Amino acid sequence: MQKPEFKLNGRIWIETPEGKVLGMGRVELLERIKESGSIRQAALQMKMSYKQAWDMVNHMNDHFGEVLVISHRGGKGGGNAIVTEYGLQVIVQYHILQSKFKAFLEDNLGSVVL
Amino acid sequence: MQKPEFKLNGRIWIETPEGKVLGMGRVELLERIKESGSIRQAALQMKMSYKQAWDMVNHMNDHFGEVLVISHRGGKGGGNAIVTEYGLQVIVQYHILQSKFKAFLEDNLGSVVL
DNA sequence: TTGGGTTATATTTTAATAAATATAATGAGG
DNA sequence: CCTCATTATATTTATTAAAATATAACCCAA
Repeated sequence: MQKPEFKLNGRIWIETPEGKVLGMGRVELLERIKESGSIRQAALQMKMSYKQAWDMVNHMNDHFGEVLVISHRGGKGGGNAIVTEYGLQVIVQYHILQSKFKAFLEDNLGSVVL
Repeated sequence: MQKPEFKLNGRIWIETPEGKVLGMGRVELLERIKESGSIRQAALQMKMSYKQAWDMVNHMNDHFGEVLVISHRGGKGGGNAIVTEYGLQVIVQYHILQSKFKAFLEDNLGSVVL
């Protein structure tokens, strides 16, 4: 077999003593909730079930010491969800980390000589 | 709820266009095969099934352009497995990357202020 | 006051993973 | 030539995880 092209990849996340609380997927979910104002719409866009999305939101609200999403049911449009100021900060922080990590991966790609 | 202690964590791995080929678990497996000279013993030590371990070895041998483990069946002790010179290089390379990544995580831990 | 679309939750069903079990094939050594 | 521990592989069973389905609560607006 011919030598394939190797590349370095990885994932980073934020955790508490109780486990993982934030990764790529959840950040994207937060962003889509922010855009659409709806957990359901965000879930549809990401091709996940509403339950899955809701569980994620619920888990985040439960494990950061502060809520990231506030939701309401009923009313105009059936209900809605908004990302709090804190939630917005979390998104920004993650992106900063993520871009540093991206740089790390690129910097070390060259040292993968196998 | 009180603010928990956040920490940054993550994983890195090496992949080819066909997908992931090497991560923590596989490196540890290689090391234990190297030490014990046996896929089975390595699997037992890591509390995984022989099948799982063998599949990993097989997958690595199939996807790096060069074998990392050579195994024999029958004979003294029933058979054995050895890590090739190339496999040893792969282990070393991964550890270098891993220690750099560890440093990255520590360097950026401070910027996780949530 | 009722229709509509969403949040919230429980339950059931299905699919994917992992674990367990079984069985050849192998070859040095007694 | 038979035993033994291991490699190699297939098959079955059990466990988990995901997906699908169902239903209730909710409240603005028509």
